[in-house]
Amino acid sequence: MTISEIAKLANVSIGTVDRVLHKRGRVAPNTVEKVMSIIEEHGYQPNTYARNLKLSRQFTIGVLLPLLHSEYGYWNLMYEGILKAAKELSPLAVTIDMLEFDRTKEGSLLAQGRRILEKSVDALLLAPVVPAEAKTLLADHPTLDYAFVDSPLPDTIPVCSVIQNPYQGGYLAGRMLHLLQPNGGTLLAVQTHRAAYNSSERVRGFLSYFADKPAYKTYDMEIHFAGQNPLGDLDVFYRNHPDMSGIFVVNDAIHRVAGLVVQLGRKSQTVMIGYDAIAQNCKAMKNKQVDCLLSQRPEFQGYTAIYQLYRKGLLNQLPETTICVPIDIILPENLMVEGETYLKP
Amino acid sequence: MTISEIAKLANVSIGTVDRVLHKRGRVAPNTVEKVMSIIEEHGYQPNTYARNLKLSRQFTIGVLLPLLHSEYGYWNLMYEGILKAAKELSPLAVTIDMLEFDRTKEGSLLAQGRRILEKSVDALLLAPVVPAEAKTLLADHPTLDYAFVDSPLPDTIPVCSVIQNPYQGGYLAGRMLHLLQPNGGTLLAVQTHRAAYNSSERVRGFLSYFADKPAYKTYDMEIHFAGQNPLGDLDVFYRNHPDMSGIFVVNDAIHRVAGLVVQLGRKSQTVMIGYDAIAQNCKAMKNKQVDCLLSQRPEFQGYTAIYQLYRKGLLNQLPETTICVPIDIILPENLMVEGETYLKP
DNA sequence: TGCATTTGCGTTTACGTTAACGCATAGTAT
DNA sequence: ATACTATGCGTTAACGTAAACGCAAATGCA
Repeated sequence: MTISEIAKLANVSIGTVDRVLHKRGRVAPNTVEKVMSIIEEHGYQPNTYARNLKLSRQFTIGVLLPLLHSEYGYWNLMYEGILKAAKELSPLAVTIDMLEFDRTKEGSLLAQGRRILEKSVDALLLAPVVPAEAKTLLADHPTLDYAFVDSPLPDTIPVCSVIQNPYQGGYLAGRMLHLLQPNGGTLLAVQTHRAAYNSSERVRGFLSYFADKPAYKTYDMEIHFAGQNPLGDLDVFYRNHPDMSGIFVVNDAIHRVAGLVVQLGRKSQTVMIGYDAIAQNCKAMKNKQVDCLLSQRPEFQGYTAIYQLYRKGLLNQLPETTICVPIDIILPENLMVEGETYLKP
Repeated sequence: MTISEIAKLANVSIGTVDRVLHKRGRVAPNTVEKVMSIIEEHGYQPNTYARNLKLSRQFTIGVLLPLLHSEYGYWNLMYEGILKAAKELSPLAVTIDMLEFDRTKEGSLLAQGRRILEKSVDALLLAPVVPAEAKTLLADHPTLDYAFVDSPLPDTIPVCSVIQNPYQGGYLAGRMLHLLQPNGGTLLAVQTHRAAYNSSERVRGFLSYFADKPAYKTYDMEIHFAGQNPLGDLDVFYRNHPDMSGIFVVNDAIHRVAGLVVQLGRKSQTVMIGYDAIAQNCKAMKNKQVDCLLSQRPEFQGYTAIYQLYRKGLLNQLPETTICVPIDIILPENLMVEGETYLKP
């Protein structure tokens, strides 16, 4: 069913049908009705190829992420997924335009966001880790299509949010630590950077898992690697709690913490569990410094968000608004390392 | 960079450029060279929209899967992924044409395969679970683009194989069973239908995990639900092995086996681990009849294979030839049930 | 009444690619 | 010599959509 077939059936020209379809006015009310009824009856779907050929536009998706190297590779994995999607979609005239912001600096998200929106992007992919600034930014551009990764932003209407439940992740970390360390003891939940929503929720879930298990005592601690004495802090904790038996790091810094634990000679008594299968963490797992990783599939998040924006913008599809990423459990037995595929032992 | 720009630069017509691009002959050798050098220099990429508009073809992907209801939903999940991809790609003129075959009947794959290829599909998605017949089928159509799901097929050149390492899956099942049942005892690996490659490899991996763990004795058994006495067989096994402490079912029939175990009143002594997050298995996990599931993401496999065939056929991209699906570990704490998304406790 | 604007509609061009067609010129066979 | 065919190239008509343009007729305002 094409526009000209509709035109023939309605005894009007294709120009009239086009005006009806795009609500460009200058059509008599009863003509509109006639055309609309034919469209509804026959279920017209515009031809995507013809449509995009005619418009012949580059569809540019702005990408606004925290500094890729501000943490240890989590955001970089997300960026890899974004790049993969962009590469696949390049023959469909989709390009990305990326800017980073410093989540520790007030106003950085907002400023960088404004910079990228000045360039008139067609859609925006955003990690709303500074909620207030993200809201301000989006409020200034009410017609913009945007998608979230990493975490949701309440009171906004995104095309799509690709997220994971951090409370559940913390709870699952508790279960895994319980399985890996059935003997009880003192457990420590570690945060490394300034409290973020996902991090604190994970701690909450983790603590709640052990709330009804008296064989375990749980603590909550912040370790800062920049300009302080993380090794000393951790050493003091071990001396105060000789029955330490497990550590849960709520983010991708687990390999750093594991390094400290090994330096203190405490690995044998400590089960290590953390987040995100970044290269350093995978390596630490191979070296038996880390026992379990949970993953929020950051590559998948970025990849999916780009595709959803493309589907909305170029295919005019209305995708699910919330895509909830399963929590992956990674043990040495199902760790997949770059380049190794399907090796039969 | 368009064809007419190339034509202008080369001082020829667009017809000539087109003949060079498509190697349709009737162009003087030095003209070919001139055009080619300009193309290489400027990096011409054909416009996908214009190309497909002109060709205005339906791209039909044939799908050849085992009877969707022959097992308990594994193939159905794969089909769901295929349908999802097909729905997303429908504005790009991609359609699927599916036929099922009976993997237990000799000649069924081949016959159904021939039926579907008679209809001149543009590409084929195939689960090569009857290797010899799949090879014969593909050998008869040397120019066809095809992709595999579920398992690979040696000595063929598919566009893409979306697979998982079954040996590793069995090994991981061993590790999880070990974690969930640290006390040793007798373990049973169960196959339910006629031995398939994936099933037997999983058993092999499972047994190898416990090979060096004398606290566990492992057995290997076939249970057939059709027309026999599975309950009786399992009962006999329990009586002969009172220290039974775990069962690994290598496929999606874990919920059926779990049902028998519950009937025999043996659940409390038996850790149950199986494959594939089909609805019945998820339900059994919610009811605490199943303790752990591994997943090969069948929806993802089907979804991805369709997309790769589309990318090859319509975008002319050359994707990775092997996509190795990670082995997902599903516990009650990270089980995702249809409809429930991101519920904060 | 006269002129300008608005309304309603048809016509046309363009997007980039493909492939059929046409038309010379050159070479080959009868 | 005539009638072929082969070669090398340009021209053109689609594919379906979008939107500018044009042209009447109807309406507004003096």
